[in-house]
Amino acid sequence: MRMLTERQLEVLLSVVYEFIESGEHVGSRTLSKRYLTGRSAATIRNEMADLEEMGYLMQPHTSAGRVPTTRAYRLFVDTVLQRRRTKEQGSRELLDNLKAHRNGVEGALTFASDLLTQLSHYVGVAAVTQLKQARLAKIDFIRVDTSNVLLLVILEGGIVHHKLIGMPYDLSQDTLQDLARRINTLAGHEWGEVRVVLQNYIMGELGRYAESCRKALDDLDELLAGEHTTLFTGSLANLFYIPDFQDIGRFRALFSILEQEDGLVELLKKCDTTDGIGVMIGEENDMPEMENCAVVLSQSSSEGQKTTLGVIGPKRMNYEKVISVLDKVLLDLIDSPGESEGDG
Amino acid sequence: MRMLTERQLEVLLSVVYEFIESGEHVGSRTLSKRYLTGRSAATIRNEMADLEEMGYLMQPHTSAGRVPTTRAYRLFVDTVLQRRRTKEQGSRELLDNLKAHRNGVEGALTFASDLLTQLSHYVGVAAVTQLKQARLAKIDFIRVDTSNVLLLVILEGGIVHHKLIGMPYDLSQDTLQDLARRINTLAGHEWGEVRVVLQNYIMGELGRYAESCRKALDDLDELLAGEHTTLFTGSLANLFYIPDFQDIGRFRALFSILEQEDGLVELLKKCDTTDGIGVMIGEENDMPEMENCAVVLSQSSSEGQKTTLGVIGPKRMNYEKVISVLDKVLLDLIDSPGESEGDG
DNA sequence: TATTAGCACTCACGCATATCGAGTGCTAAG
DNA sequence: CTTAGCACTCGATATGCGTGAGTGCTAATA
Repeated sequence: MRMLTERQLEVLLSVVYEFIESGEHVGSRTLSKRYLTGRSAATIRNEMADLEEMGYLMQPHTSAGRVPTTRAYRLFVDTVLQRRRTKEQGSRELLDNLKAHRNGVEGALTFASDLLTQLSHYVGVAAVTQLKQARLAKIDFIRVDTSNVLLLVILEGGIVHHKLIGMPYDLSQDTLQDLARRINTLAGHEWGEVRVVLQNYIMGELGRYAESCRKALDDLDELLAGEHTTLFTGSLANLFYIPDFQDIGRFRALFSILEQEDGLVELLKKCDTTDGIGVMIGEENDMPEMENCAVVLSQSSSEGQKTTLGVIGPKRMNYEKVISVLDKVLLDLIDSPGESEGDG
Repeated sequence: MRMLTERQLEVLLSVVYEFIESGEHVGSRTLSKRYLTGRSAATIRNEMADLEEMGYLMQPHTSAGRVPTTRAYRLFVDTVLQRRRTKEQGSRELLDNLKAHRNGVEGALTFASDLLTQLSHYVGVAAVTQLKQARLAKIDFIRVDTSNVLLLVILEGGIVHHKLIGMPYDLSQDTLQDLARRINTLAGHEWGEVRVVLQNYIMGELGRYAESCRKALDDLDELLAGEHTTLFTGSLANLFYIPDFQDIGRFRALFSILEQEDGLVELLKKCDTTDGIGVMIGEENDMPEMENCAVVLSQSSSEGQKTTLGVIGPKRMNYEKVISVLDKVLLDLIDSPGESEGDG
């Protein structure tokens, strides 16, 4: 791949910038007048033709201005991120702090996704995935009625799961408490270990309850074994005002992803941003529904769980703003344990 | 208001029926050929003119066919419901059964709203509001870490609330357990009573913890005192395929209601269907956002809680189908405690 | 008196045509 | 290498026209 000249880069970034602003294909004249005042339209036209050949620009139709391709966005974003990197502080792993604040993880993440939504004017998302190494903090079984037991699991880090499970036998609260006590001695260990010990216990001592307990065990497994992700999505209302999604077809495509948790979780899984902030543009996340969208993400994993904060919006997104908003929210969550309120 | 003649009624219902089918304004010729084969178009035209004058029909523009007004839908629906009433069994209060099934109320309601969505091709909703007389089944406090306690409330009927509350002091699990034990002796009583006893206890004996306990009490109050509604909404994906909502503006209006729980709860609150199934059409629920929509609801309250099942769709909705679907789902939920799967 | 056939009229919709303007590629001069 | 100039393209917008479904009204009919 041939390298871009300084001026080509200048032209290219200008096109992207202008297109993000206006949403309309940008022509050589505009660039000449607004960004590269030194050069004439004709000169820029030549550059643009080259850039098109190189796959950075495209024309919606002959005799239209140019529009950036995904590759152009990529370059643009990388440049932006590059600039940022110098003044970036190591704000990542501090993210862990947020656990304790605002009614636990759930509260903090709801807050974060809402804040991101408001500030970015796109859609904010926040999630925790508990990893294989999730450690048990506490477990409890609470007898609700003759045939139902509420299973309560608290993980280190403060994630709470609860699930009502049907029991074929009526187990007394004492039996349940005993079971819980046994498990709780293993607090602090990974679920994998806990599971083994538990299984032995059930097989050995719990005799006739074995069957019902296995049910509970399975339910626990479902909650803990896989990479279970808890997800919070901000309001989608902003999407209605974005010109790119006025077309009901495009809207539907995005919506189908955003509405169902599975799709979104899968999407987030695709971007593993080991460094601070990652961006996925259009087809890069290879979901066809997302071809007109971009995702800006920040992830941070501490032992046992991975936290994700991000913004989903149109490909033609104000990346600079979103990235800085994301930074801001990260800092905000860390600095203020109290109830700070985000403004627009 | 003058009474409608037999034939006027016939014409009117035909217009509504045809319009629900086709979505296009219906003309006299169509009616003459398809529904009232005995009469000529001219005759029907005269009737239609009268019906328009009476406020049952309207023309989108001169030289267009007629379109039903809300009043026409109302008449249509009432007629449909009337017909139904004869063959209706008292399926309402049986609804209570659903509590025990499918992972408790939450599970059952998620299931119900999904089922309604799939079967109706509109949007299914399901909700429980716990009334003032909600009775406490069990309460628990679980120490999560030095400054956080998980508050767990189970109501009679199986609704589970949990909330993490921050505590200024580090309370031992024993202290918490003691508190829980005290409260649990009052299981089966209404929250109002429980609250009073509890307050005295705190003031009297719990001395230095008073402040932190008040916090817990307040949180409990928030969960229990008001008419708290737990709501489940099915997928909105179907809305994209409804011609009435192709216009992004209308879509947005409906969406703004459906997305935020508060709006939806308020909407459901407006329809108090003491008898089996109720319908609210267009402006009848006086939310301007809902002017193009209709809501079909079935409510049933047993002691302590009120269960709502319903479908939200366009005003030009297939009421007959939706009403029968709602019936079907009600029956389905009651008959099969197991894991029946709904088909399309 | 109620019904219907006939007729003139309206108006949304689809289609073709014309105009405009922003933008391009190419060429030749600076 | 840059740029002015020019012919050309093509989407967007406006205009005009024909068509058809629909109406209201009137007069003839049962």
